[in-house]
Amino acid sequence: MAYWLFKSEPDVFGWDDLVARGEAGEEWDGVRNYQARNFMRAMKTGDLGLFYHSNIGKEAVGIVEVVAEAHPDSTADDPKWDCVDIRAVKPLPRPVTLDQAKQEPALKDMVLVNNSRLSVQPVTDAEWAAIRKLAGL
DNA sequence: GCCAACGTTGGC
DNA sequence: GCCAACGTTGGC
Repeated sequence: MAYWLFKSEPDVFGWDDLVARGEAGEEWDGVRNYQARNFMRAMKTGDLGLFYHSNIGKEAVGIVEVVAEAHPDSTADDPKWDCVDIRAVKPLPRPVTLDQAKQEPALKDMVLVNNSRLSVQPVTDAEWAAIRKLAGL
């Protein structure tokens, strides 16, 4: 089981929007970055991830689950772009802000802290545990 | 709204 | 194949 982080601007597509999709989830389309795409190709059904709000909030707000493995992005002209589907699992009791992550020694190497521009990122087991703790889970 | 960081593009 | 120019992202 691997852990990931999905970033989205909440005024474009936020946590509430994902929750509204229900069990079926949402195609995580629109990613046009090779690193992010490759991470999505590595995902397995049942993998969990953090849902992070960039720009507004700058905090991880919920847990998501991969419900469909990588498939062609229906919004892409070029077949080289793949994406997964994710659904909302549950909100974090206490959202974890970027500030908190920066101040937490266990998260100093987290991709989010060091390369905030990558829109789909891997999260290590240790980082996942640290985030859960900060989130009150 | 600004700007630094990063990835991509295209001319050579 | 290098690298300058450009566009985009996202924190501040």
